Amino acid sequence: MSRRFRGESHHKVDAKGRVSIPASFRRVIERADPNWTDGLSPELVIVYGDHRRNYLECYTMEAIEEVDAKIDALPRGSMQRKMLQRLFHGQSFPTTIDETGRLVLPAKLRSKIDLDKEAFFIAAGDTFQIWKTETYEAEELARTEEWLEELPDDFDPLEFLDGAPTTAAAE
Amino acid sequence: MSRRFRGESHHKVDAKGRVSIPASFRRVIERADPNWTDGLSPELVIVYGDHRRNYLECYTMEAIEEVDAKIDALPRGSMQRKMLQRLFHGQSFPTTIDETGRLVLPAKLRSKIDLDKEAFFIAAGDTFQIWKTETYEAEELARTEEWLEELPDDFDPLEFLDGAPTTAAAE
DNA sequence: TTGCGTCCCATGATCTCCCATGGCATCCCT
DNA sequence: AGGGATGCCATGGGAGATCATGGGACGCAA
Repeated sequence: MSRRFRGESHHKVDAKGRVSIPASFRRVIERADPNWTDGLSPELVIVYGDHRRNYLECYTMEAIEEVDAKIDALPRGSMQRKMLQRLFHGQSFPTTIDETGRLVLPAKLRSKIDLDKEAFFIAAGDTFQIWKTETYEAEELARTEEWLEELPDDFDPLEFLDGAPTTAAAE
Repeated sequence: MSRRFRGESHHKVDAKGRVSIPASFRRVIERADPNWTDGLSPELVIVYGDHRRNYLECYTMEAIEEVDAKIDALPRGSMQRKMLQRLFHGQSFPTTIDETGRLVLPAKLRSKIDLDKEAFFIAAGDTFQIWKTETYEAEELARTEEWLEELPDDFDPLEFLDGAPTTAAAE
């Protein structure tokens, strides 16, 4: 089975900040958590970023460890390292998925992306994102549309597939 | 179950210099203290450095022992060794976390970073930092903003992860 | 005796944990 | 093919634990 997330869906957020994780995402999170065995609560890390970011990015343990390793490899004291530490170590929140398949978004995270009743989940390779439904529709979809319109009418995004300056693919 | 700190938060500092440590940080500190067992007060070391540093860097026992070992490996009498000894042995303060999860910052440390009402905690790999909230926002964030502005508009700091050979690398 | 640091106790707010339900597939038995 | 039985999934609720914070009392030192 896959190590990547796939799909999108909507879920209720209750007053306590609990949200169901799409069931298929759970399988991926479990497999990508080195400490996980059947019965345990799988872990993951939510990176929320600074004020400019209005969604939550969720990393599996494997994915976040890969990021940590890259950060460790940067020179101590460099600005890059500091920035990335702030983002991935500071502006992040480690958590687990409970037995009923939910995770709890603390008040701070909810208010950061202005989440109240409904959350939108969308896969993004080896991470997935959580949006306030309205934000996603209003901002993200609009932005994509806009960008697509600048391209020729007959343009097919598939063309990108072969043009990408590939970064070392890790599997 | 991580050995790394993750997250950031604000905490009140009372007139006695007491501050709550973020609960998740406590778990890491406990685990990284070889002498700790349930019920005991976990130990840690606060490195405050010289007058140029305006925040406190907190080390777990494990982390500080690692540093000590590296210092011991340097040639006796070398300038490097002397400097590091001064910083890590001299300009540091060993302490413990009390049963309610707080640590007490002595007046000397508070005044060094000009801390009064509120402290900002931020994770940085296997250590975490304590800032005066205003200092962090005014200095650290401002510096980052400034630095980011020199980069192309559409630049994503994530590109650093792959070791982008940017020109303005080390500081 | 005026700070400063330590210890004990207290409280509201937020989290966790445990338990519960209805819906929708799937599987199997007859 | 009907009709449970089974199991996962999405969601809800309550009670107790943990967290952040505040205050009083006491001792020590300058």
